[in-house]
Amino acid sequence: MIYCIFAKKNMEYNFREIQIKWQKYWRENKTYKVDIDKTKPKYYVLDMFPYPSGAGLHVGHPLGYIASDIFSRYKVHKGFNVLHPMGYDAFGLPAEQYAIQTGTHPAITTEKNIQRYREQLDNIGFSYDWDREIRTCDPKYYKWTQWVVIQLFKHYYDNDLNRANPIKFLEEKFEKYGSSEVNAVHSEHEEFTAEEWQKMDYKKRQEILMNYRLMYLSEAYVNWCPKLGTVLANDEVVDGFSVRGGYPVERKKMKQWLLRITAYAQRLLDGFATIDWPEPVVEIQTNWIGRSEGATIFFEIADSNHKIEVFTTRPDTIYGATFMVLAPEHEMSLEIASPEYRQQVSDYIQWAKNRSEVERMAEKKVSGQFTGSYAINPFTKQQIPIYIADYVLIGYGTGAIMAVPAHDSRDFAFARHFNLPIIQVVQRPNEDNIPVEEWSESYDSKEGIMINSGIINGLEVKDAIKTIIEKIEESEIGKKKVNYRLRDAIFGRQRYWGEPIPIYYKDGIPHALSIEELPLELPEIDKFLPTEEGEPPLARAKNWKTFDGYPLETSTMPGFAGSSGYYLRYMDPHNEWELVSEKAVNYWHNVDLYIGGREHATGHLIYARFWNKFLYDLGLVPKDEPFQKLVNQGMIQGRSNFVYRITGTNTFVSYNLKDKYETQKIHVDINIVNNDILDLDKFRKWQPEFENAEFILEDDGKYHCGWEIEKMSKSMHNVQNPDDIVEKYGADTLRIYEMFLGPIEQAKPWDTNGIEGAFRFLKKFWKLFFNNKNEFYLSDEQPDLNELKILHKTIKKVSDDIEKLAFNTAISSLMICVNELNNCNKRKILEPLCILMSPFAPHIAEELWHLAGHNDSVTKQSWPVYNDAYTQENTFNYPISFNGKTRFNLDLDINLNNEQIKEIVLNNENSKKWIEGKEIVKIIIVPRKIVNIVVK
RNA sequence: GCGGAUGUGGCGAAAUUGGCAGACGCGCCAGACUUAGGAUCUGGUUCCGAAAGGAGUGGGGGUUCGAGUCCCUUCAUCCGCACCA
Repeated sequence: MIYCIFAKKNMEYNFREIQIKWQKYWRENKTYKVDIDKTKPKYYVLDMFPYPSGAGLHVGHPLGYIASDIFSRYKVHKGFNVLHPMGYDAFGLPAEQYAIQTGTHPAITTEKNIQRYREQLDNIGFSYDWDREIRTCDPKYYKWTQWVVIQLFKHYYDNDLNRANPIKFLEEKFEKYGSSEVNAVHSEHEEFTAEEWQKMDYKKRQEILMNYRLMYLSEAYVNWCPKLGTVLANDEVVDGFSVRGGYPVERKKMKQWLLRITAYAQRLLDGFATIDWPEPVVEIQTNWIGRSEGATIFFEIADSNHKIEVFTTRPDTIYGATFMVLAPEHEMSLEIASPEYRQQVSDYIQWAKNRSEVERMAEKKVSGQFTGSYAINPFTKQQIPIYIADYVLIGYGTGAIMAVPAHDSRDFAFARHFNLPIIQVVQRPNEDNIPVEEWSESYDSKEGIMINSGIINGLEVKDAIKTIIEKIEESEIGKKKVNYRLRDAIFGRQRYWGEPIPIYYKDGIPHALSIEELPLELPEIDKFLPTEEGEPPLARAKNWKTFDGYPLETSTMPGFAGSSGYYLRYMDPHNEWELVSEKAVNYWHNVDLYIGGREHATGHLIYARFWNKFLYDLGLVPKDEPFQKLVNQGMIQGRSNFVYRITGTNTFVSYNLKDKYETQKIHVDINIVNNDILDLDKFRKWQPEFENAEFILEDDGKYHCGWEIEKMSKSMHNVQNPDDIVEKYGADTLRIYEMFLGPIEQAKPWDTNGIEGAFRFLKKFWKLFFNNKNEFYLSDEQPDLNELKILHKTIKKVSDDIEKLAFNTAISSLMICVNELNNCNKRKILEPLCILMSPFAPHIAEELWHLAGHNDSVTKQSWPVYNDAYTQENTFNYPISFNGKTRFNLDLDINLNNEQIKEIVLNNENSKKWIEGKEIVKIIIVPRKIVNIVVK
């Protein structure tokens, strides 16, 4: 082969040239294109696709992408057929808010941002198969989002089958048996017989079916954000403010589309057993789903036919229930109020209603109102007063509680405030019998023995719960019940830039569009605002009707709709006839490795699981869980720099001298600071107010800046753009450095100071392939044992570490390898090393691979095979310790037995010093680990 | 309040099952080569101590021949949920 040796002069590591050359080569040769290949095992590596925001990527964004890219490339080397796609979550509020302000169509903003993202991503050299790119705002894509939504509309959840089932089967059951034979998840329940069903008109039947559909319309309390003009799902609201924009959110009763995700609550919990997810995410989702076991119990109301149902997890404490509380929004609140209290009750309800979430959270003062009515405790038969209070939430359980002040802290506070009786029913273990009147807090624990509790006296709490539930069910005053905190997800948004909901109204009754009418494309409108009548923006569209003239739904879908099933679409992105073909989904199954941020734990990651389980029920996907292994990359924090202005002057004092003055700490742009040394000229030019700045420098004549770790943000002037790093050091350096920073899951600060190390490493690696005349040179000489040992040690460590996603230590072992190889230029060592480097630094690896005389891509080479024959040692360097402290080391043959080791160690010169004048108590020898001599 | 995670040099960090604490990199110090160094190379770099040696993984206690790792306790920081009956 002639092209083995290139005698080019001055073969410096020119990363810019190399980068452009190979990115072009990969693009033109479609190096990363992937198709179904049954001769190879599949592997699916997915990144959470980005929302293309106007700000572009900062160095934190690619962290997960680099990790997944390394893993994908590694899997390819290992012989897997790897699906590694990328796309854009392109519907969303920011582009629409921008449209409202500027009139620019969100589609234009989004397209522009996508271009920018693509450029930035391309710069880093990812191995995505771009032929599979998807965008959630593309009608060809959202056709299938709409299609799934229609399926949700057309299915209900059957508790007997424990899966989704077509709604027509529900109709058949109603037709034949009425409601009695149906065990399904529903919102409002209505009992009827088959005859009654048969007599109902179409509209009535549809109303009933709506209570069962998995996408359903319901009058419910929702999070309403007036500023955004839309409702929001629970995960889109934090502390009473919208996540997007940070505007206040109110509660409002509205008719809304919802997804019946609660039907899947138990399966969402059960699924954790089959997937490999980080513990914290499982924990967060488990809390969000919030399963609790207890009972619902009916309380009769004195002098009335009404009954009120409460939910409790502590039915054992029912003998201590001394009052009852209803949520203000409870349908019975006003109804049960006695005439003399009606006005006050009504006032309280009004007051509670007008209180914002924020107010409610800020002040936790006890408030409530007596209704004048009494309930009857079914066990004590005592009359207990009924209150309304806003500490009871309408959205949880039944919106009513039996209050047991002795054993619930909130009830306790309420009872003290309103002077209500407190009866202790659980005896603390080892109690010193303080009378209840003297308690300063309730006793909420489930440890103890029941007292004052009639039939369950003397039982342990656990047994008492079991016994009392049996009793409750026997006397038909209630039943065992599992409750979930998870709420159904509000699915409509009164906004423009989202998928239109494929529903039309015929005589006010919602119907789904047929598949032929999909996609229902987003119409053009004159303004991106609600109509004067307060209708959502889509109501502005001309002819927002079906072909036969029926009005279409004007709400659009929320952000999570498009991202809930996108991983399926990558498997078969151009299929016009199906969401995904059977062939594709039966080959790719589900995502093997999913990398993304933890902030999606209660949003996307739960919706996607629900979505997938639903499709699984329909038989469309073979796996019940979408993401087999999940990894959360940690956040990259910013490293801010500061200058110190002497108060009231324009003089700035260096960090180590600042304590001598009274100073103001000011953020300074990290781009005019190098290794914490401020560039004075650039600083003067940075902002007009600093033009005439004076400096007090340190002894070295430099201005040292202070620094702090903060969130990366524009206002802190600490945003690091990946493009700048790529420009200055190259993509490979960026990739290596980001991975070398620390464990992938851990949050870590970005520190540009360290990047030189990664750059130097690549330069050193490059130099291995060149002789001292700077000519590319590989020797065909046989490697010696030491060189083989270095190589194979590295193969083992790098492979093991990549499998564990421990990229930081993998790189560290590559660094050690390059350091140890020193001037070795043997092909049999450097070519395998080049392949080991390729996932991390693909550009430089590809260049060197081709310089070495190959015509094919390094990315397609098989991973070097580890041979432990090369790493075998016949001696082990034992640490010899006395009383647990290592004093010296000794090379010993690994085949020696403990007796022999003991003999050698005790006779060693060095040992004498530590043994002399002391008694040897014990000698511990752990082969291939340590020798420890205990002396006294 | 409840739940979770994390505490190791000046900095980012490493350390199979308990077995040489600080690998690797940054920074710093010294030297070499240089007109120059913000290039490159060599050596050093946990702290105290001249050395011998001693101390040391947030603090205190325990188990063990031996603890960053296991147990108890305590403190700090970060994150999630938050009137969920």
